[in-house]
Parts: sequence; C-alpha cells; structure tokens
Amino acid sequence: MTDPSESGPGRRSSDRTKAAILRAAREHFAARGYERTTIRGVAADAGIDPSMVMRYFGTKERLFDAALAVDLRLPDLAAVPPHELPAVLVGHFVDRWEGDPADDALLVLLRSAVTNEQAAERMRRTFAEQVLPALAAALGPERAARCAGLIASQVLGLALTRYLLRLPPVVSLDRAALVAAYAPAVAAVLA
Amino acid sequence: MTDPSESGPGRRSSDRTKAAILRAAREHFAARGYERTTIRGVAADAGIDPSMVMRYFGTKERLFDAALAVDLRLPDLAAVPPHELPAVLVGHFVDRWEGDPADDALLVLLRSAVTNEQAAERMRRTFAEQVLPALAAALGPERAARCAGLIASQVLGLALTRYLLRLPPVVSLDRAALVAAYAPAVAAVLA
DNA sequence: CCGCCATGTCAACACTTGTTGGCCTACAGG
DNA sequence: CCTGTAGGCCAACAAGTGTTGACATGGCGG
Repeated sequence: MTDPSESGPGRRSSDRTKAAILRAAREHFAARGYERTTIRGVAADAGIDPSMVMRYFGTKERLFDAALAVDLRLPDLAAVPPHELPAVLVGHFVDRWEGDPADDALLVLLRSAVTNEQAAERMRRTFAEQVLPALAAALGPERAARCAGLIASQVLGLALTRYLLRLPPVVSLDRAALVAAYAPAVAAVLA
Repeated sequence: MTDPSESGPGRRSSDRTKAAILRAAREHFAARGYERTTIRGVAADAGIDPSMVMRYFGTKERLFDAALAVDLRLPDLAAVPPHELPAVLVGHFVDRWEGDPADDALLVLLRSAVTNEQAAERMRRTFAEQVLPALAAALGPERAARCAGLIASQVLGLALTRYLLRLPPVVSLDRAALVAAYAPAVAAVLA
C-alpha cells in the first residue's frame, strides 16, 4: 500500500481528495438532483472545506459535469444469439442499476437529465456513443437506428418507474420477474 | 359574459387572480421543475406581486401541490375491442401530452416527481386512482394489477425520452409512427 | 538552516430565495 | 361625508447559496 507510483506516503494527496469529492458529489447529485445539492454538503461529506471543491473543480457546474461521466459497460452484443438479446439487455441494465450502490453515476445522469439541459445533452451523447454502436453490432446499423430509441425508452421507463418514481407494482418485482416481463416488450420493438 | 354568478363586474377578482397564479405556476414548474421555479417568477408571469402568491396559497409547497392536480381523462377502456387496446392507450397519451400546450399539468407531475418526493407520491396516487381502475375495467382486476405497472413504465418511458430527454430518434417520430411502434410493446406486456 | 509550494482552513462578499408586515387604494354601506 | 374591508403593492428580513481571497501549515529542495 506504499507503492510510490500510486498511493504511497510520497504520493500527492490531492488525487485522493479529488476522488473523495467526486464520490461525495455523485452521491449527492444522485440523491437530490442538481439544484438541491450544495457545495457545502458535498465538501462536508468528503471531509474537507468547501473552497477545496472550488479549487479542484472550479465551479459547481464543472463538478457536475465531472460527475456525469458514465460507462454503461455494455457487453459485446454481437456475441449473443438474437433471440436472447432482449433478456440480455434488460438483465444487464437491471444489474447495472442495482449493482454497486456506490456507483451512482447512472442515477445521477437520469435524475438530473430531467430538469437540467446540460445533463440531458450528456444523456443524448451517452446514448449515441454507447447504446447505438452496441446495438449496431448486433442488428446492423439501419435496424439499430430504427430500434435504439424505442429500446432506450423501454429501459429508461423501467428505471424511471422502479428507481425514481417507485411505482409499487414495478418495485415489487425481483430480477427474474423483471426480465421475464420486459424482455417480450423489447422483443416486440425489434420486430 | 357579464353573468353575475361567474364573471360579471361585480364578481370577485380574486378568483381570476388565483387562476392566473396557478396557470403561471404550472408553466414554470413544468419548464423548470420545483427548485428552479421562484415565487417571484411566477408572480411576474401572472402580473402581480409575489406576496399575493403567499396570500392565496400560503406557501410555495402548497402552490406546488395545487399545481400537481392532474386528470388523465382516460376513456372507458371497457368499450374498446381488446386487440385495439394498446393502440388506443398509446394514442391517448400522445394526444394528452401533445394536446393543449397551456395544459402543462402532466409535464409538471412527471418532471417534478423525479426529484421531489411529494410529487412522486402524487404520481403514485394518480396511477393508483386513475390508471389502475381504467385498466381494471378492460382487463379485470387481477390482470390489471399484473400489467398496469409495466404499461405505466412503457408510457412514461415514452414521455421521458420524447418530451424530457428529447432523444432524437424518439422525437423525430410522428403520432402515427409512435403508435405503430409502441402498441406492439404494450401488447407484449398484456400477454 | 531558509524559503517555497502544495494542501488546506477561515471568514467574508454578493446575491437570491421564501416569507412577512405595513401601507395604499378603491369602493360599498351608512 | 366617513368608515370598513378586500385586493394589491413595497420594502425588508433571515437564511442559504456559490464563490473568493487572505492566511495557516507542513514537508521538501537548496
């Protein structure tokens, strides 16, 4: 743990601080959205002074932007048999939402994009750069272009009602039931 | 137009003022969400003093609550042939979202419910009191209970990606294409 | 030893917010 | 005429915000 190239005592402590700020910021943005998240709150959670946040990120907006970076970690969809594609997609996203509770990036993005144009733009970019290519690998470019929007709409609708609105009938399903219920819907828009 | 019981010159002007406030409030809440909407902004839009808003609604939260009242105007679903149900549902909601631009109530509810627990609760209530019964009339209670959550998820996913996130492939579809694309997905969760 | 620079704290500024209380104005009833 | 009252405006308060600049501190190179 004293590796001089990464975390040893001689290592700059600014990196750890910056990471702590980012982690706290993601947590706050995910739980409260952009407006209700305060620099003071994030700083307190990271155990430092609010002015440090400004020094490292310059502005609340830039901190927000840094917190918005998201990797969907989509697998290679060309490798899955076509008839399993819907179940794989739904399953992957459920895992992604429910996986590491410390990884709030997805929630940050969705929750903020609804009231914040900057985040909405980021969402559109994430869609274009990650979802579209992954689907194109499995369906071909023109079919992907036709279906990707509808699939995003399904998956995001699921996330919306389950994790943000918490509609009881959607919350009460477990992973298997969720996949079983949504895969046919996704399959329907692929046709 | 001088009906003494409703709008004549002898009529209280407070009713008109209150209505103007509510209309402006809906517009602001729908466009900006709860936090970024200011009493001052609403008052300016309604052409009156901020303190008037307080006099009539007491508090920003109560004004918000008044703005959240939503009537989905769902038709009698028992009257539509089962195989047309998906298209009717999707079509109705598209009309509802796209209809009267002055009627922002639906957008207020959806946009706010994502970052505001009070609005989320209101959304769950609206779902339980309007969507569930309407579906129960067409599908019977137990089938409705099983499907309503999934249908809400589809419809809200559509609204989310089209009106809030504005994902290009979802925005570019017109009403007919939208219905044609989504009806099969809704039909899939009914099976 | 000295001095420098990165890391961090403290206190304050300027601004916006929801909210409040006092004042004004018009008009109906006597 | 006076008076009361409802509808409305103005100015201010207290709290919280993002942001800034002056100051501390501790370790490292000379």
